[in-house]
Amino acid sequence: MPVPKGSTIDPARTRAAIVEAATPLLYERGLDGVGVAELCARLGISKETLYRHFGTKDGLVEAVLERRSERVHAWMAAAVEAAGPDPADQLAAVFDALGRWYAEPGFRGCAMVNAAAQHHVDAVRARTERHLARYLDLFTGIAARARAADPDALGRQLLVLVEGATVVAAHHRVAGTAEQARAAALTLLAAARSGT
Amino acid sequence: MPVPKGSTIDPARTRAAIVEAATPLLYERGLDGVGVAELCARLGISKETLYRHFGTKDGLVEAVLERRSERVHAWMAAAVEAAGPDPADQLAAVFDALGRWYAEPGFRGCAMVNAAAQHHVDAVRARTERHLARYLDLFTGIAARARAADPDALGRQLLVLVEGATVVAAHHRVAGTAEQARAAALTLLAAARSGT
DNA sequence: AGGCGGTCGAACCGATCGGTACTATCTTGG
DNA sequence: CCAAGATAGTACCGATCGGTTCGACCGCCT
Repeated sequence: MPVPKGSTIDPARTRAAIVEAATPLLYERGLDGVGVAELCARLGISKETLYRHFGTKDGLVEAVLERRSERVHAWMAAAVEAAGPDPADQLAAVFDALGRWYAEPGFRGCAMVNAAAQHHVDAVRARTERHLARYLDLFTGIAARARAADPDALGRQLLVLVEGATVVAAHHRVAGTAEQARAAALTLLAAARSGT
Repeated sequence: MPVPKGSTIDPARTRAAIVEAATPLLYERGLDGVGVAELCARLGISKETLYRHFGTKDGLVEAVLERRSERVHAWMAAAVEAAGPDPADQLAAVFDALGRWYAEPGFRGCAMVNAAAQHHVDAVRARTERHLARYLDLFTGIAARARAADPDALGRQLLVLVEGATVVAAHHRVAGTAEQARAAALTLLAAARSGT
């Protein structure tokens, strides 16, 4: 997965390309599972380039996780938006998107949660917390638009379903996790609407 | 956390003591976050002793995870049993127990799931899968005793809730996760009973 | 009493780690 | 066309990794 050699001397573009190319490697093998030497070899760049752009391996990790968090959030927000205005449709779309993700070959769970479990660096844990908080905002918003009795509580329950489904899909490989989580989400939504 | 020096020459007891003492260290710092040298120093044993009993660091990790899995399963089964015969009470007891766990100072999420996220060794991933399967059996049993329309589906939904609550509690530190997951579980149980 | 085996403590091993230094090459802006 | 800067490639650094070996104890069993 070499970094394309377009326009040398465009620091931002080079940096972005490195982040993009390093992401799948670090995701599939683990943050500490691939060394800097191998990383650079796979990326087709020299260690000096990497260290000039990121200063530290942790710097690269930070950049990769930040980018990943943004991308995931945009992907999920897009799925919600494409589902139309109905909160139930939006929830269903979330879990359908998750189901497609779980079925991908390289799926290994939530990158942010995995990173926090692996890498005991405060910045990584803080970023994971922010990542979950953004997820929570999205679900709380859906809950509020659905006129749930307690949007915050329902939002948290939906967050638990999403992260739980991801963990179960990653570590207990039996198909159907996303569909069952989807059904659970819709049940909770209906119950919260009827004022329970 | 030194290994007590009781009765030398009792291989099984020594081995068990090492496993017991190593468990919290590996849980809190990560499987790869503490080296063999430091591990032995903290345990008050020599590397030779460790390697005679476990052959490999991975051997110790395996033993620790196996013991941990057994202990967790027994703990949760006991919580269920102590709750009496009513499935709803049993479910409530599960999430109450989880809530107490989340509030403990050293809580860092599900050790098995963390291990699988950190350590890319097949044996570890396989053990995590078995661990989740045992959890699933417990919840499917509760669902069946509750006369749920589809006990397998409800069991999986409950597993998702449990693992999701654990992940969220570990990485998004806001109190109340266990209580909200408990409410969600009871809602799902009620819905599955009424035949939805 | 004596030997055997579990144990400690420390030295030691090769491999790999993250990170640095240096040279040669290449692209780009002036 | 040339100087400046980005890059690849490679050698290298000290530290740490998992794992081995050895000598000296010391509790247990016969």
